[in-house]
Amino acid sequence: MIESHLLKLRARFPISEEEEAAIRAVVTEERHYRADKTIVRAGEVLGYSTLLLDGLLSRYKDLRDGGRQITELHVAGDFADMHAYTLRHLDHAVMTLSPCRIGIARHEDLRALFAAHPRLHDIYWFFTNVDASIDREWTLSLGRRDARGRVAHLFCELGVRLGLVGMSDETGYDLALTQIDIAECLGLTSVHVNRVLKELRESGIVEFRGGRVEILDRRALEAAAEFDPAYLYLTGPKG
Amino acid sequence: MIESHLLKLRARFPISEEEEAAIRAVVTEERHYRADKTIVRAGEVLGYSTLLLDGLLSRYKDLRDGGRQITELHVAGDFADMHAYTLRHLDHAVMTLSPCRIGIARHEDLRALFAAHPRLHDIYWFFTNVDASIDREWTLSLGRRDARGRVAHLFCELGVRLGLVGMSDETGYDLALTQIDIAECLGLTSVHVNRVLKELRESGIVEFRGGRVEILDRRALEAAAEFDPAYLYLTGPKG
DNA sequence: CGGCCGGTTGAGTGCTATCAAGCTGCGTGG
DNA sequence: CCACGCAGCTTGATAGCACTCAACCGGCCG
Repeated sequence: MIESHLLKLRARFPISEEEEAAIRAVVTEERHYRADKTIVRAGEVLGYSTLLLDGLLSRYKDLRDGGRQITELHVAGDFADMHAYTLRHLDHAVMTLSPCRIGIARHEDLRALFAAHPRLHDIYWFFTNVDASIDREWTLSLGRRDARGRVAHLFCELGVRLGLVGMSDETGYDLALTQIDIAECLGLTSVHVNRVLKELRESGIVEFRGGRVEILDRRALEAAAEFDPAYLYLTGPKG
Repeated sequence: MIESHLLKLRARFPISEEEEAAIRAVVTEERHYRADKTIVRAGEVLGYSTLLLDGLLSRYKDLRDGGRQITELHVAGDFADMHAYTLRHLDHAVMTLSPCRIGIARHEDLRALFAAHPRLHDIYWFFTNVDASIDREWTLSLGRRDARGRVAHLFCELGVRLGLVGMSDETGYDLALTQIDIAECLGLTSVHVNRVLKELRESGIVEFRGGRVEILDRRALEAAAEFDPAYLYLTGPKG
């Protein structure tokens, strides 16, 4: 059930069988949600964190005029809101973008886990710091990359992150996003996203259609994005 | 020496005298830097984290074309890179924007601190999560606020954060930023920042001149920013 | 006194938004 | 089985916010 999560952990840290068992024991419940459902509201006091087992989740914030910004996407294996363990309530909401399977880890159980396994305490801290790093990279995109670079960068990032859990390969990956979702990630309008996708497709760089990203020219894609995966900390703190 | 930091901690959590002593013992060295000096380079392996005692620090990332994005500002009392404790090296650089006094906390000493005081382990995790929350709010600004809203929001945020350590009041605060720095925070050019500052000044909302922010009409400023300080988690996890 | 950094202002450009219309695919209900 | 409705995609025309280029100013420092 939490295989993706273990893949993600082990991409950076060795995890012993005992630790694995302890982690498995913390995820006590599985829930299923349909697409486009807000599963955590901003400000709501939380007694648990949610581990995404399958599907696509977003963190988002709204402005009064209806503007919405997605601040991070989560793929299978990610804790969407481990930071709620220390923050208690969130400054953002969490919603499904596709049908999702979600595991629940109660904070009291996490507390016991960290007390028994101090190393896991630092490891989960590490992963919230990687989330923050991803956020910084998005800040860079929104502040300094043009629309083409932002789209290209998003496709690069998701390719790597999905690859960690075995859900992408050299040719591409499935991605259950609408053009509207992409616009909300990148601080653009869906109309403009549409035009950029068209241009990337016609340039033979990348094609996004029918919920699938086909990478036609990886080198050109990464160049357009100025992509450097260092910010994903793929090698763990020792690398 | 770390009074600002203790103010910041105690704004959210009660800290016992014993904990305070343990924290003081971890900050083993004080360094002084002039303005505009990069004190941590991206990718450099770090054995310590830096506590800003006085001055203004920025985290920033560069693109090849010379574009620079500041992803967060740090004021007195902030750990600028506590996340290096788990990440070991950073995806961004850290530079001074004004002359700075900095305290050094070695990671081995932090490790011992957290082992002896598990509560502080979670508290420092909490603060890296607040940093991430600030980053999300910046992402929202860059993605969905116009230039006027971004400038107004930055001034609101810094007013609150400096207020926590006694460095701002109702009328305003000192802020050693250039218009270029502000532009690098907000994903704008300095020319456009200049025009927006002029407009805010002439509207009687806020005046930024000579390294000082004078808040002329707080209500209008917060309205322009659509500012809600909830994302700063001022009340701690219990509030 | 000269150089330089930061700030200011003007003119013109361009990237992205806005507004609008039509298309496509799919689920639903008659 | 087909009509309908709706969400998402596509494309065109127009508008505007912020950028670029450029010139000049003022203060500070060597």
